[in-house]
Amino acid sequence: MSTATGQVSPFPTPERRRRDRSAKREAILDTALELFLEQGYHHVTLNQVAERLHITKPALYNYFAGKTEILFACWMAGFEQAAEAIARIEAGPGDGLTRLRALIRDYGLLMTTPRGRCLIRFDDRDFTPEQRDRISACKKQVDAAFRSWIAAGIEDGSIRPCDPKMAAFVIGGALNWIGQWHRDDGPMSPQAVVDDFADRLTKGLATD
Amino acid sequence: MSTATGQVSPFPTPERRRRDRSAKREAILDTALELFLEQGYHHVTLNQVAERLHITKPALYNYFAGKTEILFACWMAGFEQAAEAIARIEAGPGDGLTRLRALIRDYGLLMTTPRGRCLIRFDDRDFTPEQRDRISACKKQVDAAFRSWIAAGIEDGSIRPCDPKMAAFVIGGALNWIGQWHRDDGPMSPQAVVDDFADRLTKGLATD
DNA sequence: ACATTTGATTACCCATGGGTAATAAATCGA
DNA sequence: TCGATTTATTACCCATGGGTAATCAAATGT
Repeated sequence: MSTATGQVSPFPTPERRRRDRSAKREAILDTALELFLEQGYHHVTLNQVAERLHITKPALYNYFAGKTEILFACWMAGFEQAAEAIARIEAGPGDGLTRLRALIRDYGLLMTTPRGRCLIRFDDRDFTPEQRDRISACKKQVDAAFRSWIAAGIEDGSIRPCDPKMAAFVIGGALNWIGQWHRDDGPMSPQAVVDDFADRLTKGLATD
Repeated sequence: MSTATGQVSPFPTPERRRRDRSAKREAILDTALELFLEQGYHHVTLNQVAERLHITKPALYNYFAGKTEILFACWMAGFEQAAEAIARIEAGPGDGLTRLRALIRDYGLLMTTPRGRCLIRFDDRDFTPEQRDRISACKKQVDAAFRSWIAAGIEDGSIRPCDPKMAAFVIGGALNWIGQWHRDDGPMSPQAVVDDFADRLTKGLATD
């Protein structure tokens, strides 16, 4: 990887080449996502994406099969973040209420980032039917996490008995909405928003 | 308007003609809205809209200046419903909490109808800058109604002191989200949903 | 050195769909 | 009855933008 003088070798190893390629894919993804969120999917041309990366449109096809593939990859990148948060909380300690609050904070924070925003700002109908099916399954996973920890909280006594499904709709709706109104240049820091939301959304649920 | 025999005259008055024209405009609006919600704005062609009305595309231009005008008119029709609900509640009796609950119910019900759904399912970036400005002003009105009645409730003692802005974000988000998940052929009636939501969303706010 | 693979470019294709004449038919007012 | 207006139709135009073919250059590895 580097010579004795500390310089990076100009002859990259196969490993390095794989990383380069992957980095380029990520760069395309981030640029496209940025544009999609700025202007809306249908107003973004692949020429724009390429231009912002200082390449030309056909070069994109070395990394993605088409425009919808890019859109789908963006969405999946966002979902991975959510899935990681869920797995992390699942693996950690705490009763139902504690876990629910943690998820509200993590998911809410995600909604203030481009990766998270695309989960709800993209229109389902812009995906192919196959992509839609996979996305639908992913959404179910997230919803299931909310519901299961609410149910767990009722079970362990940390949450007052209620309908987990409806509670999850309220909480999910409030959180997803953050992706619509929150501005990075606004007066409220993401952390302040989600702390407030975690309190507010569990106030009516907690048993204490 | 009609003869002594009860038959409608085949010679419509100017008044009748104006009504006919207006009815046609409405028909275009309803059909377009239906298609926009089914397939998404960018996947709907004006030919489709025309076809469903048994006319041809250029005929639409007798009633609307273009595709975005139709989209805008749909949005405004939805907003009028919201504005009416707000005015009705404003004119009626009740303290802050009562009015807030009434708005939650009415706005939530609206979100289960096509007219209401378009308020949040349409993408702002598909409108012209001028249209966007007007829409932005309308949205502010709705948000202001939520905030003002929360503030009024705090003032009159029916609602516990809190930040009306954040409370309105939570409530608005949960309600807008209804437009995304509620299906008419689903298990929950619109009325059942909003009754549940009205309770749930004011449980943490009420002083009692 | 040299054939091979990879990655990028230029130049092009072409379906789509919003929008516009030019025109015809129905309706109106007088 | 007859010109004027309204409303609809047929036949187009054409900018847009996703996607492809042919080609070129550069790194690869044997």
